[in-house]
Amino acid sequence: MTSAPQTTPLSFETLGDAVAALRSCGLRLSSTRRLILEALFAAAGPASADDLAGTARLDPASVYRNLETLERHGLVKHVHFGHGPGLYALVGGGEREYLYCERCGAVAALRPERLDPIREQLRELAGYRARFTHFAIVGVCRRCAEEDLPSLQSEP
Amino acid sequence: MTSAPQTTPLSFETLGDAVAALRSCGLRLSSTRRLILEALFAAAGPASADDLAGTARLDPASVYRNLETLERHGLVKHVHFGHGPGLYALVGGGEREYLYCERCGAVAALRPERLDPIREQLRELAGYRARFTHFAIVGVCRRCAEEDLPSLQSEP
DNA sequence: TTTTGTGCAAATTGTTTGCAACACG
DNA sequence: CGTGTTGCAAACAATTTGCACAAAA
Repeated sequence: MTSAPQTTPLSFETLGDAVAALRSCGLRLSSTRRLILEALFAAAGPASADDLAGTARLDPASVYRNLETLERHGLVKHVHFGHGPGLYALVGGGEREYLYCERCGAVAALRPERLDPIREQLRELAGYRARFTHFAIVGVCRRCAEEDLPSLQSEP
Repeated sequence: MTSAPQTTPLSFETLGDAVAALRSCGLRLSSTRRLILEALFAAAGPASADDLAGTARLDPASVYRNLETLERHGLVKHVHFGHGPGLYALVGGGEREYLYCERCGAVAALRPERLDPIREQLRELAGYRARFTHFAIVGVCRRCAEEDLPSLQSEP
């Protein structure tokens, strides 16, 4: 077991835990870094670099650089929900895989185990071991599907 | 049945068919348009706008505009395999859903029916009706997985 | 004091838009 | 002829990079 990137325990519930994880990677805690972590904690879900830069009054370049560093060390992960910027989230308490509703924007964050049956079936079907961490699964959520099917009166 | 976009029959094997489909949408056949269709036919798989512009010696702006038009009329569809530009493919003989190997770049193009079991299971599991047409399913193909598991001697 | 991180400015990449000239039907 | 389509230049959005200076450890 080396102390290479991606080796951190990776489960924290508080800012303090995140800071500790950061330290244990040999990373410094700059004020910028702390602000980014705080903003990530405060965010309802995955947030874009620009959102973070905006709410924390920071230079986007610094934010991108930090997110890249944090991601390289496994403290943060980014996803894509569609077109538009990548969205970043803390990897506290384990990674997530996302389902994104392209109609209403609803997002479901699943622990990877929940998608293991899917992965298994996909492996049998096509021989690929899939991960849905970089691209969200895009589709239509139950509510939008129900609004849609019963009466197909109006089209956009 | 109106003659709105996305209503074309959508199945052609030759350039001629594509041109016919194009015409039946009320679109003109400019030389640029023909070159793009040819380039798409010639391409091994989905190609970026820049690739197409390059091989056909066309202005990227025109290529993007055409691809957008063609996509709006259902003759073309674009996917993302990872970071980098969107990749465009003719929708002849039916749409495809892609599996992309993040290790070696291998691409499997599946007819949507093949992923219906996955979709079904996903619907039961999370209530989402998924489509894998905009984002490819990213993972590791069988061959790369085999190279990987047996002996984990060397890491990048 | 050495190394790592910072803001700022500029470069890059992928894509879109405005516009006058042009060409398909 | 008239509308749709072109190339070119410029705008744009997301992200990356170079650099001199600031601040963790």
